Amino acid sequence: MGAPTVYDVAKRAQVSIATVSRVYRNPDTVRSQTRDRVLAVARELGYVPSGNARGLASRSTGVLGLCFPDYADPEVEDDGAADDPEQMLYADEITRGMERAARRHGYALLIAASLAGGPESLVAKVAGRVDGFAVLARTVPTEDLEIISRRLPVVMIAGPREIDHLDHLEVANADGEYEMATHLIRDHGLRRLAFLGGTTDSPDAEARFHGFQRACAAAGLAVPDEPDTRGNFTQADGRAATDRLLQRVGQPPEAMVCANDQMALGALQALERQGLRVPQDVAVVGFDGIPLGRMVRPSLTTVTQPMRKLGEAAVDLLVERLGEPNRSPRSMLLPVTQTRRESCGCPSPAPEAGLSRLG
Amino acid sequence: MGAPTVYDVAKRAQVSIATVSRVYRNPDTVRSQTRDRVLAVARELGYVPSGNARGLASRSTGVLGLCFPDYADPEVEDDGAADDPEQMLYADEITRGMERAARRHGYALLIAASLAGGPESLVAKVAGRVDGFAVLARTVPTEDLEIISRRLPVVMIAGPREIDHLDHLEVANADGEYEMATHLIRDHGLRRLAFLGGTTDSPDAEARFHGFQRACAAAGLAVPDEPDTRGNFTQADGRAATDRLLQRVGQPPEAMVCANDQMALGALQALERQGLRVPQDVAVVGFDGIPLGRMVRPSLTTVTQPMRKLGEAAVDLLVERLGEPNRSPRSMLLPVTQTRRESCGCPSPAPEAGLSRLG
DNA sequence: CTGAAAGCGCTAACAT
DNA sequence: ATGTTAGCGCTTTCAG
Repeated sequence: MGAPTVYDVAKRAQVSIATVSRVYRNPDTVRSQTRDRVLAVARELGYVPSGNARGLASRSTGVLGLCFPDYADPEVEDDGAADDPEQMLYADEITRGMERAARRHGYALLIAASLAGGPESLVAKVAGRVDGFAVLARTVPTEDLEIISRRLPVVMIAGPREIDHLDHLEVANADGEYEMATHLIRDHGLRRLAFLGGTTDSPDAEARFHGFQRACAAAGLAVPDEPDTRGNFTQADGRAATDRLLQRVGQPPEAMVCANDQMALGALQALERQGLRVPQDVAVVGFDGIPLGRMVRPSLTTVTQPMRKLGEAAVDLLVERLGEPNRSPRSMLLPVTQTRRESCGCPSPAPEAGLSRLG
Repeated sequence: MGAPTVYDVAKRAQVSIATVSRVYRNPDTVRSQTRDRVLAVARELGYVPSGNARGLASRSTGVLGLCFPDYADPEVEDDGAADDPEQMLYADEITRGMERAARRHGYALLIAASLAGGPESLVAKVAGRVDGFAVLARTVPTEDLEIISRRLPVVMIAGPREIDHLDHLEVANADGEYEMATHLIRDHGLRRLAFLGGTTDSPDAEARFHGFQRACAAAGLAVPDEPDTRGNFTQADGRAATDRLLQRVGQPPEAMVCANDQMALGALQALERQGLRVPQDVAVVGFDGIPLGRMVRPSLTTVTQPMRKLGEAAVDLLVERLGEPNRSPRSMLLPVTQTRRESCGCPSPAPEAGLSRLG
């Protein structure tokens, strides 16, 4: 009881398999009478063309891929908030942007997030099934990427230009953090700033720290060599890192600049638990612009990335390169915006959404 | 300059293609010495297994699919809010739930939204590349589904049980709307309610209307045969339908019960433009629970669907059936919740998110 | 406009 | 442990 194939349809419709194929690929090259007969038989038999066979024979799939790391905060998954749309994070927004853009270009999107187990399998899984794909930084070992990108268009999102012949997309991490830190120093008059960094293998987090350093230097403050503390980007890490920081001797900082929003949220929690008020005692700022940041109290001041646009740009680059495989590698830097809310000491912003914005 | 294949690797590593294949599928069945040699050659050559060939030969892909209609409100896409996460709609939440669940089960997710052009191609595209897939109601012609589902596990989300041998998922539309309408009537003392319906081909919208009718009946009010006006689910439709309603002779209704949130948002705009205050002059309620509903002013009272759970349940059903192909079709009804905000006349709720909820 | 035939790259028995 | 041999279902010249 295997699924019907071109052969079954061909036989039943009294034509060759080539004709069946044509009916689906170039309907116009088949006499309409023949075509109708084939189509009729096809539905009668429940024939569905095999995408795999098609891809194999034609060397193209009409599918674009996206690989991203398993960013999910475990604690977020487990509690009752699992159904809260506000939890949506970085990768989801990029997915969304890519899906939209892919659709416009007539492509479907294959999404794969790495999970415990070989990352090898992750890329292989995707790479073998798409015409090209995007990778979020730190998802795939550079070496694997190096190999695969020799065979397939790959665009690297939000990482360093690890491989120089890849198309590459990034946001203005350093400049964005520079501007944010400068805001804290100049507009709020803060001087003792602490930086809650990410892991050293994250180029984005490092770039943000560099921006922070530059701001300190520009303001004539001491320039730290290293972040005051680090975490692995989750809320839990942010809490832990903040606790560690507070336990150190000396007074708490006047401001905490966090490498991403999730850790900033964790910092908010840790500070609250220590009885410190934000922003009166300590200002807190994040980076990313996740939706949850605007819902918490105090609402989170942050540097907002154009996440959706990243996804769209990735698809655009992919499609471009598919059309022109030998074009020289292209790199784009997308701008970020400053989102000033309560946690830095700025006044609570006016309602951010209202009917006026809807139409 | 074709991509290297098993043959190239086999020749260079002095083994047969079968061995190369084994190295990737069952590494343990190959002597480690041989394996290392093959792997070395593979990376040297830049070999990446073809997912298509694999799928063809093994009849399984490790990919699950999702088809949904192109719900996007055009006006939402076009304006500057394109990067606003609050715009996220129904299908996106389901996507998210499916992606998460698929990942847990070791599957990747293929997403395809219909676009102008043959829906035929949409299903074919997905169906031929996945081990099973989910379809949002009204995305794919029933006839096509009927055919495809004979060959592949399909779960239908949020539609009627159009095809009785399909696994099927829906939410408590009628009960949810019944409860909402009853709230308006009993708790707010409203009596002249108008229903802004969807298109007649949407079973969800119709079910909601039935729930509305039941509430009217239960309260001893006149029971309408038909929605007072209808729209095609977008904000623009909601505005237009509301304008039409208001232009009709007679006084405006005391409440507008809308078949979905987007139209309710449109209704809010139309009422505002007519100088009517919500909820003082007219109460407005929606259905779905899209994020934007909580950001608008007045915030939207609505019946919230467990969208993410729908996605997860879809994957679970798919995986179950993949494991047990002949299991009898299963149908699940997911509960909805009442979300009372300002637009029905309830007091503005306490801040919905705070640190307390985060850990 | 239609048919014949040669693959596309891999997996899966079945041998050895 | 490894090799041989068939396909998997379709696209694609090349003929006719």
